[in-house]
Amino acid sequence: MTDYAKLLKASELKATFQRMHILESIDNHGHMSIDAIYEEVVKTHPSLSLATVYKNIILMVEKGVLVEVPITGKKPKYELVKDDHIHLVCTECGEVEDRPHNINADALFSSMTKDENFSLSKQQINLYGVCAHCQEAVAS
Amino acid sequence: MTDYAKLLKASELKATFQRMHILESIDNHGHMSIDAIYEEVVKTHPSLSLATVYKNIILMVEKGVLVEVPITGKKPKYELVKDDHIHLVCTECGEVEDRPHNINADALFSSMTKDENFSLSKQQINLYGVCAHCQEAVAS
DNA sequence: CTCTGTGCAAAGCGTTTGCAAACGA
DNA sequence: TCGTTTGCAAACGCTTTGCACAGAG
Repeated sequence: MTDYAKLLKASELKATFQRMHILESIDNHGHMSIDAIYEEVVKTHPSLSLATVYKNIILMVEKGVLVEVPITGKKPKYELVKDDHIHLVCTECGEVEDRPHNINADALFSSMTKDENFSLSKQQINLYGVCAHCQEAVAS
Repeated sequence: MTDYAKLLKASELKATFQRMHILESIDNHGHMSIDAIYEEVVKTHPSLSLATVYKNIILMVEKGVLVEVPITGKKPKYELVKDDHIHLVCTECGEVEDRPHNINADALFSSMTKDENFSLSKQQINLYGVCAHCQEAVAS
């Protein structure tokens, strides 16, 4: 289990219950929208305000604790900063799956950086498609 | 030059002046936000309504004439449907550059499709990083 | 001529803001 | 205790909607 308090203090943020629960919620689900975070955390912390969630998400993205994952036609989701990985974003259900960087992605990465003079951010490689679950749903 | 009227009729949409100008504007710039489209088209067509731009963008995305390109922390941009390519999205200025699919990307693509059971949409491979122009600006 | 598309203005909503009270360190 | 954070409620601004008129086919 991750120590959210340390994570926050490392970024000069006070470890409030609200922030701890927001981080825990995101960590458990992988990727969450602001609405979903609020709805989950408010269950165990009924006095929580939506405005507090907004303020903290914005703050934690600025501080580099969270990363925003934009999603075509939908609201963005947020995840904890973690080791480099690729996002597979389902255009049907909006779910985001993580995949490790593989050899091909690394080759793509270095070719972009060196040949194209474009400094790629490792943690933001988002590929859009249809997940296995939604492929089944369409087939049925 | 593209025949926007044919493009529209092929999607069962009437070729109005508003739609023609919207498509022309996007085509000339490559990728544009709704605001930018409105501000450009309203110059030559002063009676244009912002609502009309919204309605048409939504419609043309549904009809497959346009593609939405989501951008971290910013409003989405729109482009004409075109041959497969990769988007390099600058996290500083928000500019989007197109790059052809190269060997590495194809390898990535097929590995995702076959090994991962994820049906990748070819036209939505968005890589986030810092463009050459913004790298210079930071260095100075 | 008919049906679709446009422009306007109002409504709707998600997001942001200001401030007094509560809280963490 | 002191500066930060929270919750509330109002304000904001982008987006959507309904409707009468204009325009494309």
